[in-house]
Amino acid sequence: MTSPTRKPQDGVPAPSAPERTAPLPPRRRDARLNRDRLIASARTLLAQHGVDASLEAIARQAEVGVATLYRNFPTRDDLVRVLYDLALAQLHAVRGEIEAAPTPWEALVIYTERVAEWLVADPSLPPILRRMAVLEPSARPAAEFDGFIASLVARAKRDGTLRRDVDAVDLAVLVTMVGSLGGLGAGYAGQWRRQLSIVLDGLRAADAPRPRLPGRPLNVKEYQATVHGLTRRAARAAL
Amino acid sequence: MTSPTRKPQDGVPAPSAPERTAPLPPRRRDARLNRDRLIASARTLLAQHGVDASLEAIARQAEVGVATLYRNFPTRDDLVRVLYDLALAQLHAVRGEIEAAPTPWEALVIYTERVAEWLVADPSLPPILRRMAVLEPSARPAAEFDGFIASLVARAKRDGTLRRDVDAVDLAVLVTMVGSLGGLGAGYAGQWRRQLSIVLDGLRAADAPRPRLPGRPLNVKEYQATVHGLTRRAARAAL
DNA sequence: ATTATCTATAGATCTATAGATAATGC
DNA sequence: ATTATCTATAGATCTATAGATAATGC
Repeated sequence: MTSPTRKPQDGVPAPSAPERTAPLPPRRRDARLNRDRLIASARTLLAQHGVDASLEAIARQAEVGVATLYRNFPTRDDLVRVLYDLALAQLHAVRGEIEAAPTPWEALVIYTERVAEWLVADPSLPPILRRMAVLEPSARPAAEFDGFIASLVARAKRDGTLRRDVDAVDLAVLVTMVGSLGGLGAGYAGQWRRQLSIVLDGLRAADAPRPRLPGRPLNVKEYQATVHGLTRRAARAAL
Repeated sequence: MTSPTRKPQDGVPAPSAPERTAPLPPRRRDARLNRDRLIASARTLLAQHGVDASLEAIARQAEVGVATLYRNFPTRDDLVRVLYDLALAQLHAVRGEIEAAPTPWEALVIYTERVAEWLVADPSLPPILRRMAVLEPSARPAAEFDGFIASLVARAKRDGTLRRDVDAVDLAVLVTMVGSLGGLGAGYAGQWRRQLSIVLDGLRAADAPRPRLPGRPLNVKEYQATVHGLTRRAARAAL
């Protein structure tokens, strides 16, 4: 069961699970290209159809034979894991930014902004995260931030910028919520900064001053366009 | 085109589209039962697998032959439309409640609460609404509230309870956002009142007093359970 | 020489319908 | 008698793999 056939030099940093058969970066140029195309198509189709998206369709859109997909990702879940790991690597980069913030409150703002942005930017994430929660219950995307955020929350409460009746989990839920705007169509996705700002004002201590809201609300026509799920491009044109 | 074969007494309130061939309530007892079972199964499976859920699987779970499904809903889109209309009828009932509210602010609170609750309660709604946006771009679930809410927003700004830099569309987006918690697993869904309350505090004029947040935040263990997508039952047990 | 790709294919599942059989309401 | 259900089935699409063919790197 412990893949005794694996060659020793396969010891590439196993991203999240300890015993994962990490698909090594393929050595051949064409292989690497195909892999990238497959990943891109997978993102598109998972976003559209959820985790059950047809693997054949993914290969087709990547202009690659199905067998190539199976060679790269023997199982649907392998594909999901790889997409998860790639996304997680992106999120990881945020940590430094948070630590660089001058005040606890600003650190929390950056945390919520970056995580929300991360979610909004990739509508394939919600299905991927849901599936990963099943595959690997112990892994949670923002787990590496947990302790850190908890301490920021405590400090922000102490210095009177964060209201005292919320905690780190509320923040996590709110961020997830804002991030879900990405899945609701392009127009919604464009609104996330504004909505996050309103949420942050709800989290701020009552006597702390509010900054100006970013952006402007959609007008009814734009909202129509949004709800009707136009492409990102069309939505921008409407704006 | 105007379905001349329809009998006159079929004049059931055509829910959203004017010219819809409304599937009449079937007359035979077993037929009605089967239809209800199909609708229930459809809700479950659409929530799980999205609009592309297998029709055969829906029939199977309803313990009914596929042909029965096709008889009731000749097309997948017919099924979606019916589910949409049923959901919309539920939402419709909210109107009276909003109108009965003593102040504009309280009316807005009821509006957001009820719509969010409506969304959270039925995780099949997001896929259904997305699909309907494609099928019938002119139909929007909360369209009937538009004018009404706009006037509430204006009045609430005037009396100093709602911040002046937001508008009705912001409210709609925020509500949709909170409602999306239903699709994120049972634990999240249980948090929506609390999160909505925080959002409302962000919408309130800065000098208006804040009420106490409802509920309490999840602790880390519960949050874990939530993220791992346990059943509603298990999540409650964890609480 | 090695590594990866593609084509072809078996078996499963899905959509959609035709035709035979069963249940209901008048 | 009417209305609805079920079984069976054709054709499409999907998953997963075997085996023949092509592209790369040393």
